[in-house]
Amino acid sequence: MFSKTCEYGIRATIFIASESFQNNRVGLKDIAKKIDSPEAFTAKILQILSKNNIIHSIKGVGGGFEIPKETMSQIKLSQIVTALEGNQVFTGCGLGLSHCSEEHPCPVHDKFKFIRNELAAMLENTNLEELASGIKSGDTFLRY
Amino acid sequence: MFSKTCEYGIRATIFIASESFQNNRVGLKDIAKKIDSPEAFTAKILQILSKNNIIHSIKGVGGGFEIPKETMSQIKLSQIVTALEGNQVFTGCGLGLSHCSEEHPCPVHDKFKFIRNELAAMLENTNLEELASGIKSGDTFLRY
DNA sequence: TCGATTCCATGATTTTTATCATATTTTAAG
DNA sequence: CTTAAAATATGATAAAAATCATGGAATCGA
Repeated sequence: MFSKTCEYGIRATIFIASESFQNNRVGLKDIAKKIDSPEAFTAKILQILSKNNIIHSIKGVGGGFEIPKETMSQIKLSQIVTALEGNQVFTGCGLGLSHCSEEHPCPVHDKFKFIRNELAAMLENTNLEELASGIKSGDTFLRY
Repeated sequence: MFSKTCEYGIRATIFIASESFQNNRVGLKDIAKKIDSPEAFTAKILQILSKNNIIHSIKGVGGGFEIPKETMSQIKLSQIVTALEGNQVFTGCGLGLSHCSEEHPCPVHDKFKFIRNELAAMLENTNLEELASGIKSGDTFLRY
């Protein structure tokens, strides 16, 4: 469904958010360990997220990544996905046809549109706060 | 959403079906041209589909690919997807966690499950006959 | 039987994605 | 002001996906 980049990105963001909940700033090493992802690759992803103002980075000793509590409820999954893989998943044709459109639909256009809209709505309506609180309460998990 | 393999595979199958509607057997060259796909790559895909009894192949002069009219309504999109990319799309965790399950869910487990089920249902309920007839009637298109 | 046409099998190459490595910049602390 | 701990930037490598190429096997018509 999603690329590794996106999977790691979402996992990392949720982890950072769950730590920021209790005012914990977390570093790259810790993040990679906790979400079980390759460190250097994760670093690249975090940079992109940082540039897109989804997470906040602090350099230097005692630095790390965090997400201000106030913004947490306003960051949606859709923003993470868009930052990491563009909006192809929201707009692209299910069969990969570049000229597929409402007026010139592919055979599965309508059926795919429905699914895509559901997916888009889900990503749009899911914010970081609820995901992080699931982790905190122990109802959901990012690893073993 | 899907791999190129799957996109080409679905497009090719629909095209073969639409031709089989009027008892036309079609060859590799023609298929690749009509669905705008790389010929050799398409050949490999067709072989897989053939082995999975989704399409029927005939070797030799005048040979090609076809789909018996009788079976057309019974071949579902889900079969094509499963043959070409396995059932990861139906069962895999949205965040790529191998240990994600109902009892040990990832943060987006339920939300993704809903989408995946919708997708699975759509693929399960869409058969080749309806897709091919859309092409035939000129309501839908596989290319310009 | 022979030759042309077509699918089939397999492996090589290219492109994309994922991963790794190294050097740089920033910053807190002593 | 120096040092160590962090993020950042950039490029190299590895793995996977997509594409290409080549020879083989089956089938039909002459």
